[in-house]
Amino acid sequence: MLYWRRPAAQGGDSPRIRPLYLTQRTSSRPQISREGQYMPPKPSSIIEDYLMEIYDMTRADRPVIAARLTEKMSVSAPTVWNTVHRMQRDGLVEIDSAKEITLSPAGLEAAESIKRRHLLTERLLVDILGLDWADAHEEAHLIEHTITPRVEARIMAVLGNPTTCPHGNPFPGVDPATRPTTRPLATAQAGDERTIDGINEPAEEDHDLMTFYQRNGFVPGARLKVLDVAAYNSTITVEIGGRDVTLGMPAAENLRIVVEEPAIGRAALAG
Amino acid sequence: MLYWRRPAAQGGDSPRIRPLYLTQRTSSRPQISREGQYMPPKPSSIIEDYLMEIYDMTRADRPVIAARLTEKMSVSAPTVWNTVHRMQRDGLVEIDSAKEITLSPAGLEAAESIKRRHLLTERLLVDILGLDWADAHEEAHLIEHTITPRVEARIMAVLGNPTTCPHGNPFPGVDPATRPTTRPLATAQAGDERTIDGINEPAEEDHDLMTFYQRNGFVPGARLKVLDVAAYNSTITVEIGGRDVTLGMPAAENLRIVVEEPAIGRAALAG
DNA sequence: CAGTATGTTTAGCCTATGCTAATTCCGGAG
DNA sequence: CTCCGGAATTAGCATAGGCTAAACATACTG
Repeated sequence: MLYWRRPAAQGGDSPRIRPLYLTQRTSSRPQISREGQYMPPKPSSIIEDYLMEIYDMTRADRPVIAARLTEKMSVSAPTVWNTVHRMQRDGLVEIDSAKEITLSPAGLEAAESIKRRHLLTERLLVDILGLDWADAHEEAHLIEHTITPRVEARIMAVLGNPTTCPHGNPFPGVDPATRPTTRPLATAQAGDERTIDGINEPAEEDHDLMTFYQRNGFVPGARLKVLDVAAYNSTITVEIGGRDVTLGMPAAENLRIVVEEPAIGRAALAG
Repeated sequence: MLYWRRPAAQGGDSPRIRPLYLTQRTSSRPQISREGQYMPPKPSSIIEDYLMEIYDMTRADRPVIAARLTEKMSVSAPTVWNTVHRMQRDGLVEIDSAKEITLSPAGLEAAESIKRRHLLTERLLVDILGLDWADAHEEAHLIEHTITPRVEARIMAVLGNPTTCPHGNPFPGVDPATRPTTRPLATAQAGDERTIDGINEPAEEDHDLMTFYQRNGFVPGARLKVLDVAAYNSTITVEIGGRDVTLGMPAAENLRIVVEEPAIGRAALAG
């Protein structure tokens, strides 16, 4: 059964090539169970990567279009187009008339699953195996796809149900009320004394930047004092761990500082 | 550049289909470095699976032919043929005139690498994450392919350089002199009191059998006493953990018992 | 020696995931 | 309205890894 048919193609000009992604599905076609429940086959690693990227871009309120994905996934535009349409065919995403890509309910569920496994794997690598904080993201990116629910449950148990990754980013489904209110360090004022909440997701992919953060102690929970905001120079200088460090704007944009403790945290402290 | 050419194909009968595995290589072709060193691209998960299976069959002195691999890999014979020939093209295996498949030096190195990562991942899952002993093999089989040298080194360090997997099978390169002499439980005599060395590799894939071993305490280091060898019934009854358990022949064949402590162990005890 | 069982190989397909080159679509600027 | 640039799309290929059906090859067995 074809999922889609070329417009006309009337006449005898025999198209020799099938239209790429729009071919028949066999074994990996989504199945409908007896109860009418949608039962997606486990997405491939590639599809999981796309799902997580779409999830992140959505959460960061950035428009999700194929061109943006092309930049992130380091593949060509036709490859992204092809893959995204396979995902649409499989019910993981919807593509509206403005070419905006959104996760379907099934896609969101799969995205949250892979995101959770990613964050959990990072914690395993850092907390238990003692891997470099700056390396954890890329190593987790390899391992995450192979974590089954069985293993996920074990890691979760051994780590004591963590709620954030080592870089301060919360697991999907964590109640926002339990999280502090934050803003980028870039928006701080001279004289501010703040606690670091975490590193923004896109920055985790920049290994050099992560190493810079790590070497200077910019990790979740650390305290810093803003010494000087030099807007004209696009830098901000802070005191951290007894030393003065100057950050450029990208580094300061991607570092979140706490402006207010979480509501639940306050309640707990008060009670 | 073609790696191989069909015999003749003279005449104008235009072959429409390329000869499967024997096509051009592009990005993943093995590279020769400036020093003339052979630099194999990292094998895919699939190829790593084949390598490990060939490695195991070789170590167990079983003949390595395509038909045996077909049974183990749960794919069709043409698929195995195709894959093995890609491996030959890439310098990982050699195929002699009797169709016997042997690992090349590069193949052996890759096989030992994936074997090591497999055993190490099993230990991580069991010792650190507390995963079921019987489940470790199949979970490790998923994860092992994504372990980089960086992570491998961390696991090795955290576990204190283990020499066997949780099922008693030694890492590649472990000095045989440090290992006890063993034989299958199936060959034991009534009255023997022995220590369990481990479970043979092929049995690790049989989840039900592994659960049987686990539930009855047949794990490395456990002591057992042979009560009765009923050859006519193909069973052997032992006392283990204060209970009597009867094993069928396959279960008894795949359980190794210690007949002599390792030379190095004895030396250490004597000194 | 004939026949069966086992193993290999070919032919012809398929999907997922990549690519380049070229074309088309569309929104805004002049 | 027209042109330009970004984005989407088509056309045409490529490789890895799968499949079935069928043809061969070879070795054992009655």
